[in-house]
Amino acid sequence: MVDETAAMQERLMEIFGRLLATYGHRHWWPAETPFEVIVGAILTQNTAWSNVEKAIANLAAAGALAPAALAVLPLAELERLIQPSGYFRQKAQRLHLFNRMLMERHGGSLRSLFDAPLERVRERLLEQKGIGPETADSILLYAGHFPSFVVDAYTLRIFSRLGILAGAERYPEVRALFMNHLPPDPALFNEYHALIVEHAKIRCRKRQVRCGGCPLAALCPQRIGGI
DNA sequence: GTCCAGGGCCTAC
DNA sequence: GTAGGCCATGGA
Repeated sequence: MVDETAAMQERLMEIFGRLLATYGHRHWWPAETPFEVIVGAILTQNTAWSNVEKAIANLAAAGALAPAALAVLPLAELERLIQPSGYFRQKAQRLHLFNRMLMERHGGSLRSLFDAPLERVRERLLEQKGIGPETADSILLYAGHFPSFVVDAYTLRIFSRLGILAGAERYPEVRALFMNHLPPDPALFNEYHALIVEHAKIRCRKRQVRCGGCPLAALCPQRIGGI
């Protein structure tokens, strides 16, 4: 059991090393402030980041990228500003609900929201409508700098192909795999998730899979897409 | 025209 | 508890 754990730790760090050597530091999350990270995390749900950038730019131009300013923005106006990011009615509602919680329970202070142990803050976030596990972990890691590993569809896809996951695991199991085998280092978790996304975008998309020259090819038992 | 992207909620079996 | 539908835009 101990050896098994040590072996997995080594595998995960080996993969991380290869990804980092190939793609370099990703400098995530692309945002000016922690509040902007949260806004982006909600807006990017099932949405290409290029679309989110347009919505964020609109919000910035309207001076609405701060809790107090967002609080006085009419819902219809918020919908209009974030329209390019898609699902704009749902997302406007989610942003409003989150911001209301932040204003009413924490006086608009993220420092106050984050002033608790990791799992307690995570529960607070998951109580919010529209914030599921991936969004919560993104907020915890990239806005709160908590060592909370972010899992996404790419993570499951890539680590299944590497034979580390079976492919049927649920979010909590995948998160636990990384958190139980890596040191609780926010900088490491930050870079690891960002590298997984970068790798997926370039080589391991849903259909278009390019295994030739893949930095993980030597670790991959089944090369899909015929090299 | 079709597929998909840095998900999550709700409803029906 | 889980599969399926829904939400919406823009680039490939």
